[in-house]
Amino acid sequence: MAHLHIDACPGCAAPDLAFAAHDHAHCSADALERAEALVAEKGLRLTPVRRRVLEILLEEHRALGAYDVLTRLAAEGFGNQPPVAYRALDFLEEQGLAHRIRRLNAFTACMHPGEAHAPAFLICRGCNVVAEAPAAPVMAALHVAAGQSGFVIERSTIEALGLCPSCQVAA
Amino acid sequence: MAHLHIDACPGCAAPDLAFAAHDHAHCSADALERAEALVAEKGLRLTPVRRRVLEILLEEHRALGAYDVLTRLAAEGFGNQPPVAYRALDFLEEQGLAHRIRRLNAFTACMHPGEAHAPAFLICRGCNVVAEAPAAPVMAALHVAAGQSGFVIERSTIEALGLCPSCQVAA
DNA sequence: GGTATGATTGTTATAGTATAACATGTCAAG
DNA sequence: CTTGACATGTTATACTATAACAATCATACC
Repeated sequence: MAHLHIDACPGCAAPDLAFAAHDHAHCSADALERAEALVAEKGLRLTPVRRRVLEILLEEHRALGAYDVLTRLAAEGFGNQPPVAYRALDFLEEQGLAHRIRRLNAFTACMHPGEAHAPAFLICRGCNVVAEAPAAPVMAALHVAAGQSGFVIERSTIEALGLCPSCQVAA
Repeated sequence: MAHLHIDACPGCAAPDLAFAAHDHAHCSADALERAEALVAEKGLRLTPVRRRVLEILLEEHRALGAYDVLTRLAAEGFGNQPPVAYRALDFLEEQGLAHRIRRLNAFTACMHPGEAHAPAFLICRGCNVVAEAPAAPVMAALHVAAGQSGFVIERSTIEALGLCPSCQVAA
């Protein structure tokens, strides 16, 4: 079994739990492990910078700007110029290990590396947490809407801004 | 009847026709007319800059960057600093007369001003045309997905990148 | 081992997008 | 005709992103 931990981790099994307390160490360790396997499988390299960027993104269920990541990298002895961060982030995104959140001009770690998915993102404006929501039905509806015009979708962006349960209470 | 032209105009009735040949003069004149009515109704002002920006956006079913708009404005004697463009664009967006296309960091005129809608956008990477697609089913699915986490959506971004019918043929 | 090759990272420079803050101007109500 | 609110003009700066080239590292092959 390749991903033996997955089913046991609430945070991994139910992405919406990004909003709730969960065993995040498990959550991120598992994602990292899967990322390594995936990259190896494809004959690519999870180099120190790339790995470190992924770790940084995995620290929290939030989105970080490229320059936030860069600052961290620079402090740790990696290059301190924008391309260093952007290249690592681009690599992670291409490999499905991170996602770009366009509404925030920022990046977040993928919590389901390897599973084919084009997720929808729920962005809480209260606590800034970003969660991946199951998007299959949304994508299906979008494909139908596009199909009516004969439009063929190649990539899509689905992001929702609002309030997570905790922040609704606080408000 | 407030919007007597609407039903008669293929381009207005079926937004997906942005991809096809249609009576665009009608299309844009109508949107402008409706915009004026809407703004007046709310006791707001469609000032020269704002009106001109809307006209510029209405020229084509494409998205323009703020700086593209600014260049046009400057050439016509309006201010030539970024805030001039951004303020007008922000106003139009707030009033539902224009939409921001986040994937492109650009803005496009709304083809259905006044109708409550949170549209999905179809962005053709061949001809750069941007069309509004009926998004009610997509939004519904998204609300369901969010609701499962107890997340309340306030605003959403739904954008699809791909190829329109004509560009599929060309490719 | 040595070396050719391609991938990765470092670095310089610059392009593109967006907003804060304040000054000036305009318009309508009183 | 003045006041107050809104709108525009302007200066300055912050934030996001990429092009282009140099240096380095890893791997496979001889």
